[in-house]
Amino acid sequence: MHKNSSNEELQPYLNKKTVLVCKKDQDFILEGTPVVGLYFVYQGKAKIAKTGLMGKEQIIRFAKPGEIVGHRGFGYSQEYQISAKALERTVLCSFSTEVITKALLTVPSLTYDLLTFYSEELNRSETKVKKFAQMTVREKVIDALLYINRKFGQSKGLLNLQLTRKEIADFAGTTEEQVIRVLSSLKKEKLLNTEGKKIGIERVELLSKEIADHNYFIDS
DNA sequence: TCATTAACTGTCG
DNA sequence: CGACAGTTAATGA
Repeated sequence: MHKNSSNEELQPYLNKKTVLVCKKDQDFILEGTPVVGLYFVYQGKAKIAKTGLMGKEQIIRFAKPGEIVGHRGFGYSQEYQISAKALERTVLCSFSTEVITKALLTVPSLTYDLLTFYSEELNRSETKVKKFAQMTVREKVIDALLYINRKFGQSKGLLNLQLTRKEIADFAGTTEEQVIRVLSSLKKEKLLNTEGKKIGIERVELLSKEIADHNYFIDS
C-alpha cells in the first residue's frame, strides 16, 4: 500500500488525507463505532482486536507501517467490527470513505493492491480457524511468536515487538498463564530467551519444525 | 513507603 | 486445559 505514495494518479487523493498521531495505548478505532474511513499506519505499530463477551479479547493481527487498518469498515457496514489500538506512539493517515471510493474507482493499481490484501487476510483467517481447532496450546504460542518474528523481526536477539504475556495469549487464543508456562519451558529447552517482558527466539528453525504439520501456508 | 502492575507458580475441577 | 489464588519483583506516585 505504501508503495503507492509515489503514484501520481494518487496525489489528488493523498492530499485529502488526515494525519493522526496516537499516543501509546490509544484507541483509534472502537468496535461498534460508526465508520469514518480507512487508516494507514505510517509509523509505529498497532493491534487489531475484537472483544467478545466477558471482556475476552481476541487479537486478530498486528499492523506495522505501510499496512491498512479498518478496511472492513467501508462498503456496507455502518459500524466497525473491530477495534484498533496503538502499541506505541503511532502516526496514522486516514481517508474518508468517499475519498477512498473515488480512488479505488480511478486507480486500478490501488484496487489491485487492496484485492491482494483482502485475499491474504481471508487466507489468514481461514487457517486461523484450523489452528485454533487443532493446535495444542504450546503450538499456538509458538505459532504466535513466529508470526511476530516474521512480521517485526528481532534486533539484538530480541523481538522488535514488545507485548505483555496477556497480549500474546489474546493473540494465540489462550490464557496468560498458559503462555507463561510455554514460555518458561521453551526457555528451559534453550529455544528461547527471556528478559523480563522482552522475548528472544534463539532457534527459529527448531520452533518452526514443531508446528510444521500445521503450516499449510508459511505466511499465515 | 505504599500501591499498582506484570511475571510467575501451585493447584483444583 | 482453563480458572483461581497467591507470591515475587519492578516501578512509580
